[in-house]
Amino acid sequence: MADGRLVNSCENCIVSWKNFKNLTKSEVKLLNENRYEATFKPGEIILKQGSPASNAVFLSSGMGKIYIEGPDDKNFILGIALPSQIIIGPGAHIHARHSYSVSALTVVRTCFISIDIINQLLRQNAEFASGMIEDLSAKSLEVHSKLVSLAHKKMPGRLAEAILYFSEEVYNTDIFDIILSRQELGEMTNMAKESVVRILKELELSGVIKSDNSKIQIIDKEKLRLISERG
Amino acid sequence: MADGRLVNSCENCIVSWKNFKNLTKSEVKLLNENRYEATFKPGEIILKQGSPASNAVFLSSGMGKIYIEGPDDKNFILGIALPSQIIIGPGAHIHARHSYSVSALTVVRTCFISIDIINQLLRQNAEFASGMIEDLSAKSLEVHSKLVSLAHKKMPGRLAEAILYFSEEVYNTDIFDIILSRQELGEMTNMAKESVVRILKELELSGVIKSDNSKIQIIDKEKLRLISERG
DNA sequence: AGTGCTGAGTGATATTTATCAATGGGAGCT
DNA sequence: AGCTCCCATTGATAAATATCACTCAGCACT
Repeated sequence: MADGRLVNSCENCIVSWKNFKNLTKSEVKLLNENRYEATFKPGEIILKQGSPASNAVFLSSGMGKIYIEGPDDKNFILGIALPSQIIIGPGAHIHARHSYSVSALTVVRTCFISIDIINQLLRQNAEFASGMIEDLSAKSLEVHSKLVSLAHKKMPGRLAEAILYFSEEVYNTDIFDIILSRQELGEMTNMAKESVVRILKELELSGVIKSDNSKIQIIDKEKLRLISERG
Repeated sequence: MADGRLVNSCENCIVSWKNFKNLTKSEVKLLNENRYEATFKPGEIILKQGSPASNAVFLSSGMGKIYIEGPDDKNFILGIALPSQIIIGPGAHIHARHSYSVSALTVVRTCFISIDIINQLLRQNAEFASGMIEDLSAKSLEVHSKLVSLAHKKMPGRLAEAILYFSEEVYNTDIFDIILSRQELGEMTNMAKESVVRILKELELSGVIKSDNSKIQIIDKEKLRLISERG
């Protein structure tokens, strides 16, 4: 890494956003020449809600939390930022402001790529634009499902859903050390931290999971899924 | 209207989606040759959640309600469908299924345009694709704000927000006959119909609105906005 | 005019969930 | 070791909100 970069190049990056596959060699080159790396320590803010959305962010390693800052320090955690994803709020295409904040949960290594470059590629490459539309749509679908979840499910359903999310989308295993505190788990499922604790215990008592401090093990996935779906 | 169409042509349509402005004359011609009109009566379903998303829908007159069907007939109303908007769920670009239902609230006249045509235009016209990205982003922002609203606001805040939505986005006046029943107003703000009634009365007692059956008049818009924002 | 239906409105009660107050444990620091 | 701070946990209580049961008014239909 003679130039001090942690990732050699976009071309052979194994955690690149899948839509970059739609770019030509020269377009990837453009990308590579205009990216900037930064490393964040746990707790540091990678991207601040409301600030000008001048860059899209890509994680090359680590995990972040994506959250909306509400009034009175009431945050709402939308999900976990992981490598291979593009991190850019919907506001970027509207009023050029970030619609949420992202902070580092672990050590996070990132690439920043200017929105101008992204927009240029969108204009000149229809497949790439199409991929962006797909990405936006997929995110939109997720938010829709969160909306339904909040509106229709009670606390056990929402918490079960969050546990499945971590198991299936973040850790890809049935036993894991959850990186979020109970407080944060509450901010993700819209419940008080005390309620998180109580319902975690209920789930444990009914034999669906085992939970000891930060460790969570799914014992009966079918039942957990049922609780998540029935609300 | 010799050909039985209610709208003469896309070229001089005064309620067309603004992104169609980015199309060339021949592209608009293509659109016009491939559109199909249909008229719906109140209560009829224009578009059914889960069914194949083969068309985008445009209202040329009337109003519809856009809603997500949850389990046990628990619907969640996302908003009101109006002319000049494209109606197409985010699912269309992902799994080609409608992610919500739309039903007619009044007599509704519509144009259906095949997704294939839309996709063809997206591929060949980057400005049009860009407009689609903007539209998706704007919708996404709205859903985000709904999420925050559900997560952080209590009932008065949510109801105030809905009243402002009708005043500002739907009717463009401070006094209007609301087309939704109390039940539906509840499905939009995630509260029981009885709670809608009670909080409407509270708002009336505190001099913020007047409400008599379907008629709603905003008396103190600043206070209403405060209630909406403070939650 | 009578009948039946649907939605608005009201009061009593039950359920869900948050808040408050307090305790204890573990990790880092001196 | 002792101290401090943060987090998890627990129990008691309060607040928010839903549900239930009922009445009433308007409207369509006979």
